[in-house]
Amino acid sequence: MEHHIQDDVNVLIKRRFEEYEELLKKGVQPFKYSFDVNSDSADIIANFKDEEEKREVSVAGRIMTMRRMGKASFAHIQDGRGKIQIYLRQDEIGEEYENFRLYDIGDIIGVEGYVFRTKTGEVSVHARKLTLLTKSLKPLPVPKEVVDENGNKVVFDQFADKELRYRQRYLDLILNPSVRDVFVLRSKIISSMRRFLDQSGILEVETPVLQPIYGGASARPFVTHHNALDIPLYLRIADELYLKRPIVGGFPGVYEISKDFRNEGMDKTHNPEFTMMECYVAYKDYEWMMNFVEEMVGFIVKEVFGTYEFEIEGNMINFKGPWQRISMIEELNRLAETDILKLSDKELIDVVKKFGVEYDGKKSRGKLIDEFFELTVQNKIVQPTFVIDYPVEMSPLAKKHREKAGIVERFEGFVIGREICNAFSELNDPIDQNERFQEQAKAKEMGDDEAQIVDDDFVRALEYGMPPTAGLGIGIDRLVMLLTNQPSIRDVILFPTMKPIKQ
RNA sequence: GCACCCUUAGCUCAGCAGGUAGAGCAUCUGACUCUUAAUCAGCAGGUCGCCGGUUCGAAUCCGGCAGGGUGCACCA
Repeated sequence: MEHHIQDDVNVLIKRRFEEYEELLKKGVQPFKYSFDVNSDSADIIANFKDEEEKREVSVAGRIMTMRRMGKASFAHIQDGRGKIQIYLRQDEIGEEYENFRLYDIGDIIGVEGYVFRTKTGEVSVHARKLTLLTKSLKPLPVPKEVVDENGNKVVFDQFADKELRYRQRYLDLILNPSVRDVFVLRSKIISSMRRFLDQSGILEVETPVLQPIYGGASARPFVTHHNALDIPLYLRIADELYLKRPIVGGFPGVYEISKDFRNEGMDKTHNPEFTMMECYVAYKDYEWMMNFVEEMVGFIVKEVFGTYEFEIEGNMINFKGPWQRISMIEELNRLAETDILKLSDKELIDVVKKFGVEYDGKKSRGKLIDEFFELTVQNKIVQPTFVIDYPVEMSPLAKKHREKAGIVERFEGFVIGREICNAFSELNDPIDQNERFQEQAKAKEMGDDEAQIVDDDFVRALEYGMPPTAGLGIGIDRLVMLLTNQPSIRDVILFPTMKPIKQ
């Protein structure tokens, strides 16, 4: 659909277009090509000293407020690190002051001048030269800020409409500075994780997003079609089956940070595309991996936040290892006062019902134990904790415990009741793996559309022999949510999936 | 997928015993060379999400649709 901004009926937009045309008429190019900056808002404010000589600076940013008083004006511009006030006088910048009458909130300008402190105490830039860099043709929904008598910042007309914030994230980033902070932290968390993995000698690899056979998790996939080959291709739901192949091929350790796609419901903790880190290390088991996760999370937290201990949701959380380790099955047996693995289905149902699990007549044993665990143990976890000893019913992909019957070598890490990782001693017995695939195939025939597809090449790879391997998955979005205190996954994804608006 | 709630000026919101739309800010005109929600004076701005129904009359009541939010279900 063709859209011409000058056809917009809104008076504010019309007005801006008129300003744009008038500037053109006066020979002002409203969209410049570059501008040299030698400072920014945070730098100017941090390094200002009253007694020192006037410091000449060149800064650029978006006009956020304007206070015009005839022949002098104040404005705030916002750059990548904050805001700085600009002071303009007609007698000093002459003709450019006339042009400034055609500038608006939202325009991006370059300012050259010297730093000073105003009568009211604000460090500002006294402009000697003003340059329009980009004319903004749409009005910005700018909030008003004021500091009340108690020193608290009060925001009026905040840009708070969640739909608009997600659909037009660029506005959210301009208008809500805390949003920018979250995405800076997200980037730091990921780069810190990558640094840790690289330093550990684990190789970053890339595996296909488009896959003829999807696998590695129980989930429904997105399907697409390749025209030249005339075949369906699936967007990956997990990296697991591909990442284990290079381990078979001889790499001692591989990892990938990538988007996975699952064609399922959306809510506070689920977006159809999300970022996952998966890591596989040869000759290691889940015990080793627990230590590795402790170190990695500690490393990230220390690097990004400068401390191991900080507050999340009102709790002081200490990420310095070693983390507490608890046995799921021991905790549940203690609560149930019996060995739940030895109970019949009916006995198990009766026990978990006493702890508040609702039974609708069709939950599997694994699901019942999982809910029992969530209600009684998981929700009470505050400090970083590893839960180990999962029943085999709940973990079809993990290797059976070397000693304990009915248990697999698996752990999950929790903080404040929230899962932050999932890891196994990986199943590397091709016969066992093939049997589990065949069971999934049967479930698929029975109508379970989340059952996994048989991947013969993966089984073949295991038949050549995969060394003992520890595997780990960390949902990056959820880790970022936890560490940045964000309530919804949409607050840590720049462009969360949204339904398009029908015309 | 199910339930509940929301959608009024550019922004934030009021108006709902049904009587023909209102505030603050932003915009526009004018004044103002240290302001900071700048101030002062004046002007203007709306198919009340969309479609239909009830009614003499609907922003307001009813139904449907669209988009969004929250909770539940599904799912790591």
